[in-house]
Amino acid sequence: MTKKDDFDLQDFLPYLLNQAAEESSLSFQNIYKARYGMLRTEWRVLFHLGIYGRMSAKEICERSKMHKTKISRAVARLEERRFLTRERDAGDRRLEALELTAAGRAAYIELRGVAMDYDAKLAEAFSPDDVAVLRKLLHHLAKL
Amino acid sequence: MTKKDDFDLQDFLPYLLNQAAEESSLSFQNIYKARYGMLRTEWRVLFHLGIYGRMSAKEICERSKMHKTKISRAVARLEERRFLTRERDAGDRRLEALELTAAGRAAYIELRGVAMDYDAKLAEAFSPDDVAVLRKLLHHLAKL
DNA sequence: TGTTGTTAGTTACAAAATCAACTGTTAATT
DNA sequence: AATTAACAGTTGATTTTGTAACTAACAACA
Repeated sequence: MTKKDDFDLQDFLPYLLNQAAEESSLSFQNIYKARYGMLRTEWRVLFHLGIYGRMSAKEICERSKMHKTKISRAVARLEERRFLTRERDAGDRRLEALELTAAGRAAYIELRGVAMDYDAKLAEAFSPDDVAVLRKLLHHLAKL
Repeated sequence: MTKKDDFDLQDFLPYLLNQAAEESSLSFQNIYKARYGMLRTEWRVLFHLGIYGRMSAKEICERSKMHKTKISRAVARLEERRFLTRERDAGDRRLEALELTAAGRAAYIELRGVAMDYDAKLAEAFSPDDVAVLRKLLHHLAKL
């Protein structure tokens, strides 16, 4: 199609990043949705606990940069599904230590496998050097 | 923090892309929100019409990959604000040709300027070669 | 101790996204 | 022509998110 204007939306980084992010998230999303009925916030919490182990909602909040209300709700849903347990911190009773149950851990392990395969498949589509550049720049952008 | 697990969330491409996309969208979002009270869907529609000129909602849908209900509502809001007009297509009366008004065009021009500056600022943080690789791979990912 | 400020997490309400069902129009098939 | 299917776009119900106000616990300091 002929453009009336020389600005290219497809090269505007925030737009392009969003398109790439949505597209690349899609098939992984289909899996955790179909398999466990999870939302994005939920798998993220699950992964944080799976990777780093027992931690509080506050810590997940800082690491993931998600808003605390999102985390609060994701934790509530994961608890309902018996994927995690909460334990009040004895030292500071405002804090709750969150920890995956066996079921939560099993779900994490399965989804981690899916994620690793998927990531490898994505990376395969490019040269290793390019992927390294991509990861480097994305890290940088994510920390702006 | 010590990891209990060797999977790295920060290197999982869909996660990393989302983080980078959210972060990089943030300050641009603040501008169109504060300046025009627009949502993301709305500036996208505005930009499609600004760049490509008169077109139907269907065409915006295909180009942007946004769901048609989002576009329908964004168009309705932009029309309320007198940023665009609709005209029934004489040949196929299901279609509506959308076109920016002078006010819509002015808003687009201003936001385009902001976008270009912002994009240049982001790109400046990296080497030109790296940016080229980034754009290339993002294009590829966006079209998966 | 009492007051004030801060923090972790929840909840209530409003805004927005999603999904399915709907209207009106065109195209295809018989 | 009549029927059926497909399509552009809208609307309504439900789900999810965002914002702000809230509770309960701790900290600092007079």
